[in-house]
This record gives sequence, C-alpha cells and structure tokens, in this order.
Amino acid sequence: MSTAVPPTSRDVARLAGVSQATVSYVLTGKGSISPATRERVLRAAESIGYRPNLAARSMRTRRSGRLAVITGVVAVGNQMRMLAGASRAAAEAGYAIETSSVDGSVADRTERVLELAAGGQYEGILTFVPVLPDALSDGGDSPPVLAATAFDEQMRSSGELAEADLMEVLVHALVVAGHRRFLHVAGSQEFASARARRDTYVACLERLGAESHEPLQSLGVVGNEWSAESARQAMLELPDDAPPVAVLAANDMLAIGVLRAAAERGWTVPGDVVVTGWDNAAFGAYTMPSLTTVDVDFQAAGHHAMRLLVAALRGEEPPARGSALQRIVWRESTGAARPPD
Amino acid sequence: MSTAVPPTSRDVARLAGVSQATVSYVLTGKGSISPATRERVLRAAESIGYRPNLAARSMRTRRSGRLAVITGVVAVGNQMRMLAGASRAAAEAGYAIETSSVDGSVADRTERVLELAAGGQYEGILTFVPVLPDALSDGGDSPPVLAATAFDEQMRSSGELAEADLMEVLVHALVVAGHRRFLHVAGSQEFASARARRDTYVACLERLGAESHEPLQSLGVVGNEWSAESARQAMLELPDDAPPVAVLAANDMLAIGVLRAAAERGWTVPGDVVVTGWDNAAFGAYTMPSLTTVDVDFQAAGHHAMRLLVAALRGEEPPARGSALQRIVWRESTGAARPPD
DNA sequence: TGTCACTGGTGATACGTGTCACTATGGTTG
DNA sequence: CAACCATAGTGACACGTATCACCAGTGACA
Repeated sequence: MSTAVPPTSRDVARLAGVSQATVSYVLTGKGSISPATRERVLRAAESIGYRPNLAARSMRTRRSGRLAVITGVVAVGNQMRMLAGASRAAAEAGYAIETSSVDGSVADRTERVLELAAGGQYEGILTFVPVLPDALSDGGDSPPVLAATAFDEQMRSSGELAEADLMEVLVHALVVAGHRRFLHVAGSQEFASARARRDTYVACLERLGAESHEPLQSLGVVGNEWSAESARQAMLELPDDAPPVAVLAANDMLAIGVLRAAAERGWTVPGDVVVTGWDNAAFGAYTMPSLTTVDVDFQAAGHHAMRLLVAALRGEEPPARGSALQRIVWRESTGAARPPD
Repeated sequence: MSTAVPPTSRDVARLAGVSQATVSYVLTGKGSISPATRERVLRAAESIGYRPNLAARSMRTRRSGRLAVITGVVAVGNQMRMLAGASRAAAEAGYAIETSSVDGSVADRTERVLELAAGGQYEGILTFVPVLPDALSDGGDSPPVLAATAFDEQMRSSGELAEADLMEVLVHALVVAGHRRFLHVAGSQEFASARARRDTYVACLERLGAESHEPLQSLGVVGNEWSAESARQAMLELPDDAPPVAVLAANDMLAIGVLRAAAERGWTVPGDVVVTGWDNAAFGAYTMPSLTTVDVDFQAAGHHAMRLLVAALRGEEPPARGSALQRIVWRESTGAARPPD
C-alpha cells in the first residue's frame, strides 16, 4: 500500500504504442510529431497520471529549475507579501523557489548568499535583505544574484521614477499646510530604500530652503535602524522647544515609535506634531491618531523583482515596471494636510 | 569563461586514486573504508571543490529531499519567523524547503495542497494556513501533510500544555484586579489557534461564573476574522452602558482595533476598558496605551512544526516540544492587573 | 594446512530523461 | 524511372550517483 512506483515516460510510450523518445519529443514540443500521435501520447500520459521526473530531467538538462530567495526577519516592508508575489512570478516562469531565512549582520548575510551561489544548485538568487555588493552579479560564471532592495538605485540610474519620490510630495504638502520645521527618522542605511528616502528628504529640504520665501528649518536626520524604539528615543532627545515639528519617518514601525514618544512628552498629534510613515502597515489605520503613510504594493514589487531575476538569467531584457506601485494615504496624523491638487 | 563543468565524484576518485564507488561510500558514510583512504578522498574532494549533484543523487535514491511550505498573506502570527524556524529545522534534517504562497478561500488552499501532494516532487508538506482536514495525512501512499496551525488540537489530545491555556491566566488576573464583565474578540475560526483561544475563554468564564461569589458577566464572543476593522466594528456596536469591560482579543491586530474603537467611543484604556492581545506584535509596545499580550516564540514554533513533519515522514516518534513557548507580557492596557504571584 | 570471517575496496548497473544519429515512408522533381 | 527531400519516428547513449555482487588479502582458529 505504500510505494506505488510512479509511471515513467516508458510506461506512457508502451501504452501509446510509440517509443520513449517520441514521448519525450511530444512533451517538450521539439521534434516533428504528427498531431494524431501527439494526441495519443497525451491521452496515454493523462490516463496513467504521468508526471515527468524532475530529477532526471534536471540531470539531463543540467538545469535545476530552482531559484533561492533570501529573506530576513527584520520588520521592514512586508516580506510575506513580497514572497507571495515572487512565488507567483517564479511559478509563471516555470521555476520553483526555495526560501532561506537568514539573520545576523550584513556580512553574515553576504557570506550566506555567496555560499548558496557557489553551491551550484540554484540558477539564480533573489534577496530581500541587503548584502554587500560583492555578492551581487548578473550572470557570467556564477548564478545571477539580485537584491530586491536595490531597486531604487537601479531605477534612479535608469531614469525611472524612483520610489522615494513620494517623499517630496509629502514634504511639499506639509509645507503648504504651514509646517516649517522638519525632522526625518531614517531606517537602517544598509537598505537602499532607507537611503533613498533619506537622500530625497535631505535634497528636498535643501532645495525648498533655498527657494522658499519663508525660512525652512530641518532638525536634521536621526536614527539608523528599523526599530520603533530607536525612533522613540530620537524623539525623546529632542529639545523641549522643538514642536511644532513635522516628522517624516522612514516606515510605519518608526512612525509608531514617534507617536508614542510624542504622547509621552505631552505633545499632541497632529496638533503640536505631525507624523508620516511608510509601507502602509496594517496597524497604521488604527493607531491614535491614524497614520499618514505611503501604500506600497509589496506583492507587485516581489513579482517584479522575480521577473527581473528571471530575465537576467535568461539573458533577456529586463521587463519594465508596470504602473505606479505607491500612493500616499492621508490620515489623521498629518491633520489637514492634503495633496496639492 | 562561462560554463566550467562542475567536478563529479569520478574526478574525485581519479584524484584520490580510488574508484568512484569508494568516493560514494566515503561521502555517504555507509561502506567500510579505512581512515587513510577516507581522509585522502575527503582531501581530494575539498581540493577541487566537489559538491554532489543533487539531481543525480535524488534520481538514484528516489528521494527528492525537498519539502513544501505553504504560507499565506493573512496577518496572523508571524509567518516570517515561523518560516525562519522551519527553514532551519529542515536544513538540520538535510531537507530543502520550497515555499509556495497561496491566498484565497480555505477551499482554494486545500486544492493547492492536494495538487502539490499529488505532484510527487515533495516528500512532505507543511502549511502555515489552515486547510480542510481532507488534505491532511501523516503518511501512507501520499506524502505527509501537516498543518502548523493544528498544533493546539494535537497537544490538547495528547495532554500536553495547550497554548491557549494562558487565556485562563489572563482572565484570572483580570478577575483578581476587579473586573467582572468580559468580552472576547475572536479570530477566524478556520484557525485552530483562534478556536482554542475562544474555547478556553468560554470554558473559563463558565467555570468562574459557577464558582465565583460575585456575579461574572460575559458579553459573549464577537468577531470571526483576523482584521482590526472587524474588532473595531464589534466594539462600536456594544451598547452604551457596556463599560467597564475587559476585552480579550485573539491577537494584537484585533486588539489595536479595540483600542481604536474605545478611543472613538470616548472610553479610556485602561480606565473604562482593559484590553489584551496575543502574539506580541512589534507595534504592541508603542500603542497608546501599550498592549498587554502573549509573547509567542514563532521561530521555535516553526522549528518544532518542521521537526514534527520530518519525524512523520521518517516514521519516527514525534519529538516532544521543548520548554514553554509563550509568556504573558503585561503592559499598560490592563492597568494594574498583574499575575497572581 | 585448510577454512572461515572480516576488512577494504572494485566493477557494473540502474535510475528516467533529452537528444543525436539514423531509418523508413511517401511525395515531388528531373 | 532514378534521385532527392521532408516527415515521422526509433534506437542508443549519457548525465552523476548509490548500491549490489564480487574479489583480494589477512589473520584466527580448529
């Protein structure tokens, strides 16, 4: 009752009255096979529930059909959704993905990626957590390694709309709403997304400060990790005369730390302080006050990342990204501020 | 420069001056090989960077060495951490895991699991999201399918400490603190964890109601999904004379919906209402007030789940779970309530 | 001394597939 | 009618490993 031997292509061949080679040609669609025979083979395969043995196929073709995805346990973005998108894209391209979770320092992660790349059982590697540039490659001798966190830089260099551009929109809207003093709570600068948001913030404030008629003040940039606690600490260290101030946090986890600290200091939000986050985490709509944030389509991002990887390992042109993946969600934490239009 | 053919066991054999069979025996540790020869083979393998071809091995052994993990995108627990734990356990047991993300109804998920099980390329399947019992099996003809969400039921039947028992501790502590009116906001009853928490709550209140000198009132159980919005709605529908009431939510996402609704209704927490969550989500320490919750070691849970699966497919006894994976984290949302000791 | 058990190792084979080289069969053309 | 070609299909082989059957040598023991 236990081990029913799975049917092979020879079984199918016997049943269809053809040779095993013919079955193989039918299934790969490569040889020249008459429609009648093709039909007969397909029926035979169907009838006995034949499924090609992937191990044998992969030995013959020397392609494993497997991709590795490196995930972390850091509370950044929504890796679960990215994974879902990547998983779907991989399936569409005929690949299976294998997940490898890794924490530790960026050096540890890089080490792990190199190890996986050298292992030779993956055709490509996609990482959701940052690694040192040494590990990244787009082909050649070793399998391509792509960092999903490096998008922004790629896009920036390729002239596409960078994902952090919405940071400018946020700042503009807050200026229009009358805010003059700004603070950015940055995320771990290992992440390209954190760097992009920070850089955009800095550049934007500089430019506005130069253009503006009224004096615009930046209290600078604080923080260098993704934890709510670091954001809270940064807020608690602000001088007493700080508010009113507009705090732009690099993600929602930092933003909730800001909210908490404001409450602890007796500052009202959005009265004394306004706050924005990023990522549209599920809890953000239910904090008091609810959190203005940037909604990111993580599933689409994961899907796109995987398509980029597949394109790279097939030597195809990288697919263009679809429509905008992000939009600002205005909520209570920014008070009356709204987009200019 | 492109395709350097990877070395095979024959290359190792030639280099070590032995037969290919000997190399195989050394690497699998099965034959009788002299220490000297073993050493020589290992050195040779090391020197040319030999790695066994898994496809060839798996064809020969008829074992794929691969397990599938089904994840969802539902905001329950911390699947990322569970995945990390499961990933580690699988690696320890010599298996590779392949992730497949699936959303949709429980029927869709079940369909997908059955499909993967029938595919024949996985030796076992672990699912983090609930599926219909039809799909679950622990061996026999098809590969074993184990639902990581069904733990509680297994533990309950085997007499171990059930994970929902801390619900009783929560209720007790709140009774001691003087609370007399209770409400449970339940999660999706598809999940065994949600059912367990609900059942424990109901049983506990019934028992206390019978024993107690003072009248204990349960406002019943509301909700049947994991969304903060459903919890909020449930709270908004409470009659005006409801507080003071102690609200025990099935997880932190529900709890933050409760907090939000309480604020909207003008009820203070923990003054008018006290609230507890579950899972110790990262945001829970930073809400206003911070959230009393149950800390769950998801990584250990995922690790344990994978070990159960591996034991099942090897026909071994299921490993006993280690020490307690859960503990209550008392925070502001329950005011002065503390454990009895 | 003959035999037995044991150690350390070899040669051959099968796993299931994709693909190369080749053949038989008609059909078309000179 | 001979020569050629396209079509449809076959037989054989190789991929890299694990394992079975077998063999040479060595010491122990009757």
